Amino acid sequence: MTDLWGLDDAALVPTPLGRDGANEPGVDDALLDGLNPPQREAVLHRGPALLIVAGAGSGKTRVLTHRIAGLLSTREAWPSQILAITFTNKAAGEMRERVSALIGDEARGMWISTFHSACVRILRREAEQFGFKQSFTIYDSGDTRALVKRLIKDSGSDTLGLTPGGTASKISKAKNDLHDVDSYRETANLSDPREQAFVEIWRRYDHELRRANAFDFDDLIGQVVYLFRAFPVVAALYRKRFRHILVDEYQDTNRAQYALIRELTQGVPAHTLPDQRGEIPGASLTVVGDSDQSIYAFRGADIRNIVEFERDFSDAKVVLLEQNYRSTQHILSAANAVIKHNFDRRDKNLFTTEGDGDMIVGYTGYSGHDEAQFVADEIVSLQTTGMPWSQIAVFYRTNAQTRALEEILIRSAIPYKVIGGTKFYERAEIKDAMAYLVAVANPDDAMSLRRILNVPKRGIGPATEAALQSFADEHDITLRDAMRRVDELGFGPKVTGAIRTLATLLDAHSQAENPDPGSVLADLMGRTGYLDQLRASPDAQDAARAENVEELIAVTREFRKANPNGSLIDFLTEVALVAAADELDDSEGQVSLMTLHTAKGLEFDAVFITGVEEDLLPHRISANEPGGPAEERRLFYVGVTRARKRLYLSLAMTRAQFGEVTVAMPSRFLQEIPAELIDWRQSPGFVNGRGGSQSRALNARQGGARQGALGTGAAPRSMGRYPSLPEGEKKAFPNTIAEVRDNSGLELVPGDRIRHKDFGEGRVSAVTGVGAKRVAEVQFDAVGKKRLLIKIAPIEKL
DNA sequence: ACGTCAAACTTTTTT
DNA sequence: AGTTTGACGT
Repeated sequence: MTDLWGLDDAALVPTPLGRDGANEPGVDDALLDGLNPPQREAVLHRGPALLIVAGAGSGKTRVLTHRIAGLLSTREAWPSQILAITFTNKAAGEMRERVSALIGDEARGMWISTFHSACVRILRREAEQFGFKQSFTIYDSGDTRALVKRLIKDSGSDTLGLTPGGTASKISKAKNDLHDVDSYRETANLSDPREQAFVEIWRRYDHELRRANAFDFDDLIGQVVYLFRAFPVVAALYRKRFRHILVDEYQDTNRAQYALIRELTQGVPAHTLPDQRGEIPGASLTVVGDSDQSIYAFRGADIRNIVEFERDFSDAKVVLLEQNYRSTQHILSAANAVIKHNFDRRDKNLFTTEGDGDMIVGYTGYSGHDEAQFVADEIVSLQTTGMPWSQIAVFYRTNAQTRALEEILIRSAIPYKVIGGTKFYERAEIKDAMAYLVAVANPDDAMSLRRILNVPKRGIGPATEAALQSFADEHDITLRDAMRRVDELGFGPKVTGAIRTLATLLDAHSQAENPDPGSVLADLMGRTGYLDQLRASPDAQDAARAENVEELIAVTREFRKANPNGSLIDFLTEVALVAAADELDDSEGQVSLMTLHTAKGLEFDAVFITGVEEDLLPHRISANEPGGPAEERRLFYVGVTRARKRLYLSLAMTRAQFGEVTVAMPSRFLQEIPAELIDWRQSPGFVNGRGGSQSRALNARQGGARQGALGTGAAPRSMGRYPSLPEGEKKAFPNTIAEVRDNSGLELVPGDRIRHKDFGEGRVSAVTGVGAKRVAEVQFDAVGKKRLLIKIAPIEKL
């Protein structure tokens, strides 16, 4: 097995070329500059299949871009013959840029995209081949859930205990395993009434999707595989075209994606070619991955895809990249130590030549808020030493953990952005507006139509909606057609008029020739009175909703600016396929907050992993899933290896969940890290002991500058409760501060004494910023220095 | 048809 | 704790 590591000299000799028989591709030396031996080998190898086992931070993106650049610069491949699959759209954009930077404009014409984007592209081209229209739209998980929910209710299956979420994810799982209803049915236990109901729901779900001219996420992959298998001529088209296929994050591919790769890399037999001659060999496949970073088993990722690569693809070459160029040795040692506890893996040791670096910092808070305060204090002190906000990230296992973090970050005047999570596009008003756009772009989609039928209020209630739907079903027409024929339904004049007005408005936009999405949306939101209604509402939240809709209009305008010919369909597709990590904008000076899953593939100078507790990381639910705990460990490993220079691990003794406070234990992963690597600012040790040591731990508090014993009476008080923000403030758009507690009139100058609700008394040492963003730096008597956003801080001048 | 109030559920991770 | 669903009254 040692030869697989590619570290001995023999491995440096390039393998003979499969393509034109030359011994070594004439890759320019400049493209190999600064690459270590295995990296070079990964760039230079030519053959049918190459697996690059790339440990975290080992420069795999560099290898991939240089490999592509090499293929292009030697004219071994035209740009159009290259298909590179990345995990996010952002990664795709970066890869394209880096290839361009290496070899210039030639990079245009390559397909570099995510699995889903590539499949949409293929499906749009070929939709008419198998009964879809080119204008199909994409159902996101929320849409899927809503549809499934309706089907369950209509069929009365809810009495059998079928839940929308469970059923939707079961369908998704089956589709990721490349099943369709019929193939699933054959393996299902149909004597179980629940299973029978499930199959029936699934069948109707697929039927509804097709009627709506829509695909769900999983269909995007699965239907392309189906398309290739059912139409060999179509498959031949793409097999001929893509000669070099490169797949990043291969350890997270699922069965459907694997099947897609297999389909694309097959050779083309002569008889399917136009002239019936000249068989075409299969494309060359390069995959990059690290089984230690496989964290998506829950959505069907199959680690066997990478483990058994050599068996699957004959003549496969394996190159191992082990040298890490990202993190300090202390961080790598911690990562190595933790991942070693997973058995059943090929042993691997990340190393660096860059030195030990700083110690890992540990902290145990009393509550989630206390932990968040530690994070905020450390972020401020990092920033004070010159680290930009954008180089700092806070990770967590569950999205629910953002709440406490956000509250404290806002108060500490730290600019931040939550990546992913409760997304902009999941807000009700945004979904409404998007439903209008879908209704215009894809008139067949009944679901978006149903959503907007009575939004804003038009007097069209459930009864009217049901009547429309049954009319549509009776005449075998779409819901939209039924609306056009509203006169035949015998509604009252008011309702009839409302429906006709809406149908006419939508039709006018549907028929326009490649309209500007921004103008369409602005017109719809204006003409329907949607915006006016929100603006006229006395509810302060509605004003914020109106602003969100205006924000969406701005987004559509931006889209048209970036894609001058971008259609409405293009816009909807782009929105449907954005990944959380695509929201990252490194030019902005903001701290990034995200889940550990979203963090995959990213890196930051300083990383905080929060909530390192049993039942949270590893998550409780994973304990009973096969391979669950091991996957949680990989997740932690992914988090640790994102850090370049500084790593912080924090936890809380108690955590609020479901409105109840639960006691938390330190995560097993903490014990797996050698103790000498962690500098505990406040150790979790006392959690086991209980009692006496607790006050010792309390006294050890106070972030960076340890100030020895505090008044034992004062300290516990200050850490316990953080009052929740006033109503309205929590609902505010992230990073905007609502007007509830308004201190903006409060004049502070250095030297003033103030009292803070939680921190006690202190003296203002500096005031910076203007207007709503004025920040006071305060030296508190008991808890040290803090930065406070004056406008909302619970403070008073003394 | 629509608004108000109590009850129930939620939180594992995502393209 | 916060959001969504159901029942009920107008």
